[in-house]
Amino acid sequence: MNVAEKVQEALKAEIKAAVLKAGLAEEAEVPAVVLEVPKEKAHGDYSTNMAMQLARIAKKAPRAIADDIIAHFDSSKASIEKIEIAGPGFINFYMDNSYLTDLIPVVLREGDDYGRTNAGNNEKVQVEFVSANPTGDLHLGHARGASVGDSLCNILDKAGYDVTREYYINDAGNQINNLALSVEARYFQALGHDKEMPEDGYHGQDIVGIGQKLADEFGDKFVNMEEKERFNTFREYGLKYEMEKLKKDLEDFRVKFDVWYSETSLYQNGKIDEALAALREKGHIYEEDGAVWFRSTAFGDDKDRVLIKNDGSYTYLTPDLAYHKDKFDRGFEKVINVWGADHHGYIPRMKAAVEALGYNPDQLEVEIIQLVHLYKNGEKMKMSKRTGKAVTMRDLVEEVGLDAVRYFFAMRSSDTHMDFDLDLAVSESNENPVYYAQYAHARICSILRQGEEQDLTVNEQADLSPLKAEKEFELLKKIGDFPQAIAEAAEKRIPHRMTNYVQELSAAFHSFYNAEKVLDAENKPLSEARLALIQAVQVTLKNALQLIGVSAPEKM
RNA sequence: GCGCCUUUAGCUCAGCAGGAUAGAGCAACGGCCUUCUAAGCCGUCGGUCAGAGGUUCGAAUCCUCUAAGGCGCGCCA
Repeated sequence: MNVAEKVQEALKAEIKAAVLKAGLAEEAEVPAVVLEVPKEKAHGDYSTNMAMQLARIAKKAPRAIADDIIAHFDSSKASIEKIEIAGPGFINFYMDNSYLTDLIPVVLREGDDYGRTNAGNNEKVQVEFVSANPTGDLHLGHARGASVGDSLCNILDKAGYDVTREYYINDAGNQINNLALSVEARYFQALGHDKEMPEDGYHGQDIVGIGQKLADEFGDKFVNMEEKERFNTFREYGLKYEMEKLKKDLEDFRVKFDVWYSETSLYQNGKIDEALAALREKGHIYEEDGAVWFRSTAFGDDKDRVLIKNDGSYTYLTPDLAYHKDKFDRGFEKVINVWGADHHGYIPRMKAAVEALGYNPDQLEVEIIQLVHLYKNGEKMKMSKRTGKAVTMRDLVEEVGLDAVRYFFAMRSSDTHMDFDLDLAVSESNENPVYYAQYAHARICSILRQGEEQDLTVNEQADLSPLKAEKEFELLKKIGDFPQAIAEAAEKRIPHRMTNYVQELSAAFHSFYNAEKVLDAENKPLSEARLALIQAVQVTLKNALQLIGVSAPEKM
């Protein structure tokens, strides 16, 4: 707990104590003390609505209750300068903010770790995200999912959860057969043969590339190969190629997974049979029309679901269900799936499956990422899987820049439908909010560099009492908010809370920068105190940007 | 028809475990560079929080209904 948090806790405790001393309510009746930072500076540094909350219990007017609370309040317990009653019964606290400077040595000492808390109690959490089929390039929607998923993981980790990042590879089933056939067709085409693409083939440019590569490397070696053998060769080659490309693209996007979980492995090590047996044993399975069904309606689903089709093969649900069983068997307390909105209809059946297997369905959380539409020249771009005409994640990064893309996706709440105007993102890239934050960081670095030339450097022992300007306290308060902002983003699973924080901290810095000068050879004590302050800002800002996968440049 | 998401300033969006006069960026307008990076700062303009009911001392926020838009309702993945 940092100084700011300690003071808030002390304040809360004293408010509660005052309520009890005033005899306004019994211990058990006192609502949790809500402390908030008023939007208006004129309303103090902190305020509480306690008097209003007690109105019914104490059967008195809120303002009268507020008077009672203040009468029994011991200001010496928390750095209070002044207390006022305002509006319908708010109690506003004006703090003696000098205690805030104690934050600085803490931030400087903790460095990269500043912001870390144990809010998550080391809970074992698994986050599955992206999990795109290895049958084509990652597109816009995957980019959003990657950005949100990775940021969420970073945040959970910093907030004290034990996080595992996982990618589920759909390397079994029909789509991979289609991949093999698509590769085959492109290979023949590359050799000049007249070969049609399979009906559900993948038309992406990447597959054309694979065909060309095979033709270049191996010539007509495969043309006369036995069909089955050729199919298997292309299947394997295509899969390997696609997976390598996928990993590379994600790494370039600053996303790394702890586990790449293969669907095929579920077949090989009997996990699917195991899951089916478990369901059968519990009586959640029946046969009809030559197929095997899961009675998911018993767990709130709209209709029962087929697990084994009448041709003997599995539906998509079956291995996925086994995969989720395995997640819980591996000891994860919370399993979070980041899915595109086009899969939201899939949630009830997966929840049903989890429950039918004997787990608490609340342990499975699904974060739905709404769809992204790309606009160019004011027109919505058509994305067609069939023709392979889609803007890839790689294209987007090349055109807009990685930091901007990461920030842009992390900035918005996951459940807003998003229109990505490419022209705007490119042409006005300088006005993208990401530069606002990065610029603040670069400015700080610049001051630190110039300070060194003037023999003014950050001294951890520096006397911080010269810091007493309002802008300085505001900046310090923002720095102090960081751990709580992370905890909130983690608990509510809202990475975009972090970009809000980044904006607020950057704004507080820019405002300070324009109001006060850091380097002043004539006033070394003040310069040293301010250098320590801005270094604390630098550390905090860098850590915050790191959480959302955005770099903190030293120069711009 | 059913389910999920969205509707807040001209535009893009925050705010939604109820709190004071609803915020930010862009756009528009007016100021600030002989002083640490003007990719910045300060100010002005701009709102029936889609609409109607309800709960509450208090609703953008919670509940119900309506409207508009998006997505989904396969023995596809």
